[in-house]
Amino acid sequence: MEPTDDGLQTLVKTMKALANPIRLRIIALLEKEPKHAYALAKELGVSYPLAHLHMKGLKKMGLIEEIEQQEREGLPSVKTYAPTDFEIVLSSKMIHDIVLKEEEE
Amino acid sequence: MEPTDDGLQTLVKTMKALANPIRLRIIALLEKEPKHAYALAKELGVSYPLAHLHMKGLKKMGLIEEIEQQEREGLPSVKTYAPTDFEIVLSSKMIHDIVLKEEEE
DNA sequence: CGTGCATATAAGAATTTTCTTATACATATA
DNA sequence: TATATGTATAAGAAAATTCTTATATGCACG
Repeated sequence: MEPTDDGLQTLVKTMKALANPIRLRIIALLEKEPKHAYALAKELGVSYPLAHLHMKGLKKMGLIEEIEQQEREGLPSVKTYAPTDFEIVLSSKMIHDIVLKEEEE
Repeated sequence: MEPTDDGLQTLVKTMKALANPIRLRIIALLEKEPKHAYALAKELGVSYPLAHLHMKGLKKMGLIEEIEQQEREGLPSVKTYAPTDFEIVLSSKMIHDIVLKEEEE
């Protein structure tokens, strides 16, 4: 069950991950300052489960990541997140190349 | 009833417009060659109403546009579309700037 | 007059996404 | 022992998106 690296599918998933106001605000706030989910939820004004859900989606698409941090007394327990350094350029030419590339194979 | 130019809202709408496989394929196919909705629907393998619906959304967001063409005998009747020359760069820094800019005002 | 091409829209169904609420666990502090 | 901080997940409700089907119009061709 390979994920069959389809350029179109991957692009759609990435766009979907970015097509939500809460998820965009998560990226923006983590860019301002890396923090953990609980603090982020409060800053966003949403429940922790909702923030966690959205962060899970962003992490899955590689748009944010857990960063190493100071563990106090051996236990991690607090996970700090930051955006990854992605750069996606969207233009009709790019979309053409990504979407119609594998049809020629 | 101004649309209140909210950077976040606009970005979400643009991302939503691009977060669909049919809409991305429309942009890709129109980039290869401008054409009209009916021909596009056939090439996509979807019904005309569905193609029309998706094109309407892309046009609304300014991602595709109707281009001028040879009108035979005064009547347009056939509308040819092409992608506009948008270029959207997505990075955490960009998202930060767009999303958190107006909060300082 | 029927068929193919071409446009546009609306209503309702089907599907997906989003959100809330509940549960569970662990640590620290008042 | 409550309360606050912190993590994680699942079930179901609510909302939004997507898709089909039907309707309507017009031109050209056989």
